[in-house]
Amino acid sequence: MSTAPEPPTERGDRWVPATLTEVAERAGVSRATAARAVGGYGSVSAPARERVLAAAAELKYRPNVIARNTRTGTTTTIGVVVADISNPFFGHCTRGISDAARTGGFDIVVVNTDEELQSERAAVQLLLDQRVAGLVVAPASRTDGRHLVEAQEAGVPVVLLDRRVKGLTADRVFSDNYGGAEEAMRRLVGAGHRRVAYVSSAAGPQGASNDAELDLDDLITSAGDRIRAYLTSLEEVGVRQPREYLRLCPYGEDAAYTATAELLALPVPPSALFASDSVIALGVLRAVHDAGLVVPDQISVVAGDEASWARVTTPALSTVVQPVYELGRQSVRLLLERLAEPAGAPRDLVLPAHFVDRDSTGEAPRT
Amino acid sequence: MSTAPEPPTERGDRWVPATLTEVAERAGVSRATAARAVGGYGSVSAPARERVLAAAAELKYRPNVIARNTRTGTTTTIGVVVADISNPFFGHCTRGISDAARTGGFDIVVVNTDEELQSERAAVQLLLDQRVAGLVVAPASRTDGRHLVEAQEAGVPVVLLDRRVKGLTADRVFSDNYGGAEEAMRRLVGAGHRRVAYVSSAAGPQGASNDAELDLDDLITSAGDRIRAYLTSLEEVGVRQPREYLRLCPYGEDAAYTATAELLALPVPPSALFASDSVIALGVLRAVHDAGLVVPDQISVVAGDEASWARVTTPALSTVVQPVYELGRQSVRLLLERLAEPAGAPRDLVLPAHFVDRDSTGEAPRT
DNA sequence: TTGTATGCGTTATCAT
DNA sequence: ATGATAACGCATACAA
Repeated sequence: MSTAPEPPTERGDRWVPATLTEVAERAGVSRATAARAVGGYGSVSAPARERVLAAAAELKYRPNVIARNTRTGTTTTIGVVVADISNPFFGHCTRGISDAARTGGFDIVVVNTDEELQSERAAVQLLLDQRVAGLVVAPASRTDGRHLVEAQEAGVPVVLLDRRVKGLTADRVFSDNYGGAEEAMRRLVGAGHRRVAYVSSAAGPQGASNDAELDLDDLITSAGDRIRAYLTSLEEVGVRQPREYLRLCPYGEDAAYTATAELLALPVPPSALFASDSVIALGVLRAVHDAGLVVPDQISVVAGDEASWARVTTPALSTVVQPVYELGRQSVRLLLERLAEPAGAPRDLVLPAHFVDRDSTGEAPRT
Repeated sequence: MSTAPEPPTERGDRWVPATLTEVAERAGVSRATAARAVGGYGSVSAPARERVLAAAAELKYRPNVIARNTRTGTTTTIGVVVADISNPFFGHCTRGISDAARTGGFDIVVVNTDEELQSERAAVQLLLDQRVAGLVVAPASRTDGRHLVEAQEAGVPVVLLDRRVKGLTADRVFSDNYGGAEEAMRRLVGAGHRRVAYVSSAAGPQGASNDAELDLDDLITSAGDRIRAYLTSLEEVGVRQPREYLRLCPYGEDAAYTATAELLALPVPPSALFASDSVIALGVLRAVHDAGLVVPDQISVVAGDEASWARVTTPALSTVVQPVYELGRQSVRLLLERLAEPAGAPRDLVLPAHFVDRDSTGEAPRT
């Protein structure tokens, strides 16, 4: 029998990595010493450490993470709660989250809520059951954050991504949606537009009441910030009924199409269209096209969020650009810092957003 | 003191849910009985069960998932390994995976590889360390799947998504990329195109050698299937050097732009462009636009995968459409079935893909 | 039907 | 510096 690497234990027909106990035995030390050696903590004599490390390598030792978790009561997993991972905005956010998490030695479990509070509550509960180390959440509700408060009380820090929640004190990271939208509106208004319509999906899956009695205080999401900038900009130039052309519709391209079609069929249709995000913009552009309108001569179009395809439409779509990937990265940075320092005042991180004027914005028609 | 629900134990400043032991004590039964009652297995007398359930409710008992995992040696987590979650293709796949997983009581941890084998290997190792129940992988390498074989040997089933790997026997789900691309080529060839260029990112992050000596056998990915359909279609109509206009470039829009620009600058430029996927298409379209070419009069363009924005370009982009979301869903279905029945022959699931002819395809110029 | 006892693999405490 | 041992919370074989 040679000293060739012994194969890790084989049990049943599965290949189970060697345990710390086996490493310790092979190295001729106790489990405690072996643990210290592989864990790199406490004090271990050089020769002992070497023997342990050698044994570990020979046995292809891999620490059993779930056993470790049992013992420590937590994991190195970050829960990510978003509306829809297939939405490019969240796709890029998540990529940022993932990259930052990995750098910090964490991995991520992703859950979609479809903007439904019920779904989000269940998701958060499941994640807490799994003992995630922390949560990055783009909450579905602006008014109900009890489940998130519970997470915090369970010692699981929460970082709010892109959105805010009433009555929840937590670290937050979002971009300057107000400023970005304001820039876009400035361009539109400067070009003479007064009848500017706004199509937004801010209202959740079921849509919101469309009447003018909409509670502005409820609009504390990023989409709400954009809407506020929109309304304020209009008011500043003396538009009497700024909400006249404001349309809130369910999430999705088709709903945006319908809303836009209705807008364009109005007796006095808008001369410019503001799509709250890139998915909405898809519906808006299709409706404009189907109405036979040419952009920007007959109607101007802008979007409140960048789209990968903004430069391949004809004309190229003017949009607000925000650092979406960075939004994700920073949210994890904040989370990890909070993990390291649970106390301390919560922080808001506001990333810049700017309007990029491409070719879909033109002068308002004289009519 | 009333009989009001007792608050779960408070330790330190964290709110830790009650343990099974506490539930058992409160119900006046042993841990084993309590476990059977809350777990819904074994046999428990009705009154005992009721007392346990009541106690559990009062204490807001939540099973400690990680302790359970330690005991059972596995988790209810599925590892998802893709190149880039911010790529719409993987975004939609992942959404399908997530939905199907949740339905089956699993959650997902997502890892990006950026098409790098090293990264994928590390990811798989980490996931195995976490004791994921199974893996859904869109592998970066077509030739090296050792790490995936190791996963299988560890008893962790692997489902290959959208791509295949040499020497790996596993369940696979992909769409009929060959058929879809063939339909697209039929349209192009039928319209008289012979100088059809193909721009693909099949080659991984660093790009591949572009010379004609490209090993076709290595092209066993979905992108490879499309390329094969492309080459075959050209050969069938007597094109002598079908590879003349084939361009493999690194992943990304910019690389596609460059490749296309070069193609268009050729002494005898192509009359049609086949973009392997939607990200590539972005670069292709921009290059076409910058070259001042009008689609489809001067040049035709098709994409091998659907894009959300295909209908908002002018003209609307003709693409192959495949059920991407369903790809994800089915991969999990296969995985769960494999989990239930580890033995049994591996299965291939091929979903249909079809060419949707929109407005970017026209007759080949006479010249 | 119920309870006792033990194991899972790790981390951590406390003597030695 | 090291080893024996407890503890984490749950699952389960086996005895009662």
